[in-house]
Amino acid sequence: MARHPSRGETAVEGRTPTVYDVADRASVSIATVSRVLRTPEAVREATRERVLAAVRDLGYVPSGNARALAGRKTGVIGLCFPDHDALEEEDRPAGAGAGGVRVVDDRRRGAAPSSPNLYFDEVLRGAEAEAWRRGFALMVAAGRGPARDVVVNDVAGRCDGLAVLARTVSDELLTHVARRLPVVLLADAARAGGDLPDGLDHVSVDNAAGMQALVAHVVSGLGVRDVVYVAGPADSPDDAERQRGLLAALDAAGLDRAAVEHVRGDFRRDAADVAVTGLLGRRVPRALVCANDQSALGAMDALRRRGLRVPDDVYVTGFDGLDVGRFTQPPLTTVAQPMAELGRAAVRAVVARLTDPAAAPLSARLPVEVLLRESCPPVDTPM
Amino acid sequence: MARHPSRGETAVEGRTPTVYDVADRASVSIATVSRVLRTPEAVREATRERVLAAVRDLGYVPSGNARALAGRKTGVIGLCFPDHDALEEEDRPAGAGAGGVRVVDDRRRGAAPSSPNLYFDEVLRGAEAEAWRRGFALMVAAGRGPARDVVVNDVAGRCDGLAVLARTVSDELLTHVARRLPVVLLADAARAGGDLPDGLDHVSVDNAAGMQALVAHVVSGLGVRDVVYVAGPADSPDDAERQRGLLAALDAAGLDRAAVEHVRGDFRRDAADVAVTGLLGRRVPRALVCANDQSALGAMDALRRRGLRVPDDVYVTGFDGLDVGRFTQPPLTTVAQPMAELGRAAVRAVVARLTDPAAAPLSARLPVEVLLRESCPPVDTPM
DNA sequence: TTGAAAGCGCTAACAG
DNA sequence: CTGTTAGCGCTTTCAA
Repeated sequence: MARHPSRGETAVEGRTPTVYDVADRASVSIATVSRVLRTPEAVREATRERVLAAVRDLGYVPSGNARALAGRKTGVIGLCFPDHDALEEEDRPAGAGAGGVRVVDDRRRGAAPSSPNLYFDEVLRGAEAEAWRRGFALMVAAGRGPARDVVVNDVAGRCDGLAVLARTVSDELLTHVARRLPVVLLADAARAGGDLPDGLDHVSVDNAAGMQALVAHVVSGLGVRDVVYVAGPADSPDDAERQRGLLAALDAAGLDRAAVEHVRGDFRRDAADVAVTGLLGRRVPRALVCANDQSALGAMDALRRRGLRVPDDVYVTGFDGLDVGRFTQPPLTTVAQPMAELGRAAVRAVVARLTDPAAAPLSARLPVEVLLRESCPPVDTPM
Repeated sequence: MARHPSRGETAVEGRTPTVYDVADRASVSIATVSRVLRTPEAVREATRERVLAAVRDLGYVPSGNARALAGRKTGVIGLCFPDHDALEEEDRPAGAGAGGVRVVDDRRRGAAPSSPNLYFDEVLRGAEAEAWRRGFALMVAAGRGPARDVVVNDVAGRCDGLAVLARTVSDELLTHVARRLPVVLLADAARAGGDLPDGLDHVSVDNAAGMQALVAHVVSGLGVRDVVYVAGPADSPDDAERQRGLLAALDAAGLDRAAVEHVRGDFRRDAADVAVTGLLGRRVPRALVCANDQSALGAMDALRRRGLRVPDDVYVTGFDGLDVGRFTQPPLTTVAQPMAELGRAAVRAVVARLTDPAAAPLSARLPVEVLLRESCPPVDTPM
C-alpha cells in the first residue's frame, strides 16, 4: 500500500521529484532507489540502470534534509564568525544592469582601507578545504548585530558540529548549543585555561610566545627602550595574551613594565590611526608594537601624515601576518598566524569529536612565526 | 495517543532533545512548542514561559532538517566555486600542539605567492552578507577534483537555491540541478548570450568594456604600439570577453589586431611568470596587458628578474582589482571588478527567483572601474 | 536482490 | 489559545 496514495504513476508536473517518483518510473520500490544511490553494488545491474535513468529523466536530486533526518546526521559543519566590520550596504536594485566603465586615477588614494576581514577569509578557506576533504559540507555564518545568537542557534540546528570564533556569541548560547552538538572554539586562547563552558574543544595560536619573541627582538635585539603598545579591544582574549607576551619580554630583558605606555585601539585600522595620531601629539616613541596588523597599518598612516619615517624614525610591528603586510611600504614586521591552518584544525577537531565523543577535551595550540621585515628589521641591518 | 510511545515523561539521558521532550516537560503538545518558537504571540504568556524554560533546561535546539522537511524549504542558499589552486595539505596530527615560535628574516623573500583566491574570498564575503541579511544561511562548496559534480549535487539537495561560479561544474549537472531549484550563474559573461542551460539567471561584470577602456588608455592614451597580451585559460569565458575588449580597443584605435601577440597563461601567478619569462627571451614589449591581476603579478616577477623596470621599461596592467595591487611596487593598474557586489547580486538574484519563479530570466551586468596606478599611469604623468 | 513498513523531528491545517 | 493528526522525503531493519 503506497504511503502516498495521491501519487499516481505519473509525476505531477511542477513538483520536485522524490524517491517515489523515481521508484514509480523505474518500477521499483523506494528502498531500491535509495540503495542505488547509497550502496549501488547491492543492486542488480539492470535494476540500477533503470533507476539511474529515471533519476536523469526526472531531474531527481535527493533531499539533503530528508536524508539528514532519516540518517540522524547532517553531514554539515558550521563555522561562525563575529561581525564583519559593518559591511552593510543599502539595497541596490539588481535589475538587468547596463554595465559600464569608469576610469579613475588611483595613484593618490594612498593606502585606502583594505578589505576588513582578511583574517577570517583565510580561516574560512582552511576550514572549507578541510571540511570537504572529510566529506562534510560547510555552512558559514557571520553573526551580525544583535541577531548573532539567533543566527548561531539556527546554524547549530543544521549541523553535526560547530566551529565558533572567539567573541562571536554569548557564553550562555555557547553552553546551550554545546549540549546538543560538538563545539570547537577558535582563537580564544586566553580562555583555554579555565572559564570555558564544560570541556569544549579548543584551537588557538601561541599569541603570547609570538609577541614575546617579537618584543624580545625589539628590546633586546634592537635595544629599543622607548616602546608604545597599541592595544586591541579590552575584551579581546587574544589581545590579553599578546600583552602577556609583551610583559614577559620586558621582564626577561629586565625592563620596567610600566615603561611601556599603552594606547587603546580596537584591532581596526582607523581606530589605531586615531589613537597613534593622538599619541604623536605628545611624543614620538622609538617603536610602536601593535596588537594586530590592521592596527599597524593605521599606525603607519598616522606616522606618514606626521612625516615620520618607518623604520628610521619609528619601528612598527604588527601581528597576524596578513598578506598585505608584505606589500606595504615598508613591508611590515609581524607575527604570522597560521590562519588557514587554524580553520583546518578547527574542522579536524570537530570531526574528531564527532568520531569519538568521549575523548578528552582537545586544546590545540598552533605555532606562530615572527617575520622580520623592513618596518622593524633584523639586527644585522638595522636600517 | 503519542506518536512516540517509547518516550516517557523523562528525557532519556544522552539523546538530543526533541519537541516531544520539550512538550512533555512543559506539559503541552508539540504544536504548542512549535508555536512558541515560530509565532510566540500566538501563545499565552504563562504557557510560553513554561515552554521556554523547558527549552533551556533541556538544551533544546530545533532540528533545522526536520524544519526544512516539514516546511518544504531549507532557508539555505548554496555557493559553489571552482577548484582552489590545489590547496591540499597532508594530514598533520592536530594533537594538543605545543605551540612555539620561529623567527625568520622575511626581507628577501620577495613577493612570494600570495594566497590564491582573493577573488573568491571577496565574492564569498558579499554573498554571505547578503544571504544573512535576507534571512538565509549560506553553504559553501569549492568543488575540488573530479568530485566537483558530486559535491555540487550534494549541496543542491540541501538548498533552496544555488549560485554557481563559472566553470565549476559540467553543463550536464548544471542543467540537471537547475530542474530542481533556482540556479544563478556567476561571472560567466561570455555565455550570457546563448548556450546557457535554459533560462538560468546570470550575474556578471562588464569584462569587455573594462578591458576595452584599459587598452584604449594604453594604445590611444599612452600611444603604445608594442603590446603583448598575457591570456587566461583557453576555456575561460571571462578571458574570452576580455580579449574581445582588447580587440575592440585595437580596432577603435585603427591598429592591426595581429600586431598584438598573445602568450598563454592560466590566471595564475607562476604560470604567467613562466610565460613572460619565455617571451622576454625573445623580445621586450612596451606593455604587458594581463588577463588578470595574478598574471600581472607573475609578469612583474619575470620583469624584475630580468632587471626591467615597471613602468619605465614596460607597462603592466592587470584585471580584477585585487587589494594586493595597491601595495605592489609599483602599484598595479587594473580593472576593478565589484567582487563583493557580485556575490551580493548573485544572492539577490537567487532570492528574487525564489520569490517569483515565473519572472523573466535575469541577466545582470555589473559595472567595472579602470584604476590607473603607477604600473601604467595616467597620461598626464607618463612616468 | 528486492519490498514493506516504521520512523527521523518538525510544521501546519483542522478541530475543539 | 491549545491539541490531534497528517505528512515532508529519505534510510533502514526485517521479511520475502
